[in-house]
Amino acid sequence: MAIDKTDPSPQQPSKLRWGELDEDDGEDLDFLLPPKQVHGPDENGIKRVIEYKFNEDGNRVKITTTTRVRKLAKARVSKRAMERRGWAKFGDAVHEDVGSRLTMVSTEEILLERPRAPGSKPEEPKVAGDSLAQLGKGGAILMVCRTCGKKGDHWTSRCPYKDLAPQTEAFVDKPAASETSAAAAGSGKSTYVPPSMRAGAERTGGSDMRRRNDENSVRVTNLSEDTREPDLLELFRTFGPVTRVYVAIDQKTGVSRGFGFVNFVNREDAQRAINKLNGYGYDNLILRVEWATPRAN
DNA sequence: GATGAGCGC
Repeated sequence: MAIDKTDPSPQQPSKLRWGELDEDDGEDLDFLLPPKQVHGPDENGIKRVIEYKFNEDGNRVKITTTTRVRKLAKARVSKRAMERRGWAKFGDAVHEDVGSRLTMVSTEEILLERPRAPGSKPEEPKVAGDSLAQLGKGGAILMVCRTCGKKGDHWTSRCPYKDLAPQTEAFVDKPAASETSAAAAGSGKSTYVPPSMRAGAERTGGSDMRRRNDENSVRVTNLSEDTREPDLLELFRTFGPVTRVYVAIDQKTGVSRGFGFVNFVNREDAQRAINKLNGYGYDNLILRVEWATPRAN
């Protein structure tokens, strides 16, 4: 820091009565002084500030403050970060001094996309056309049912179709037919009755109550190589609950063989999917969607 | 153009 006495500029004393300076000691007369000048920092980090003040004798003095900035930063900040400092500023920061602030709070308006308006009901997949139109628009939906794949409607444990999912042996603890009503009446330790044992439940007759979901199977051909099962699910879910998707993969090469299958809970949904998606352009190809002939076995 | 996997008593 250096303090130079400079002569007051010739014009100023005419307006300024120097005698008053003593009386008004401490009064803010700084507006009479030339504005503060800031030079740099230059490429060596040297910053020079020139300001003018009145000293106690009422004389104008020039104060030059020379500081070296970024010396510490230079040692710590990576080369890449230093490069970034040279980038042109944009947005609200356009008018900021270079190097005056490293970060700033943005007041710019940023629009966020929401999957749907807050508080509104999730889209019903009833109208296939509308749902299809929304395909690919994306949007994060956190609640996804692992049984039927439906998003934003219910959790896996509440799935209305969970009975169709393969059950673990441990939970298919079925009482003998005569005990069923007693258990249901609550006289036993448990009042729980497996769905397959409830009144009105479809009897499959066999000892294995787990249903094979090969019903309502739809064959999809002319798929592009990079269409995977999740893609098919996305495409077909809009018509109704899907029990299974499968894409045939070449075991040797691991690439898709260009066809797959989608099984629906409801036959009508499968039919609607066929009507709507057969001939539907997907990934530059025209899909073929038909009823599948039952698997040989 | 094309019709899916697999445990092995």
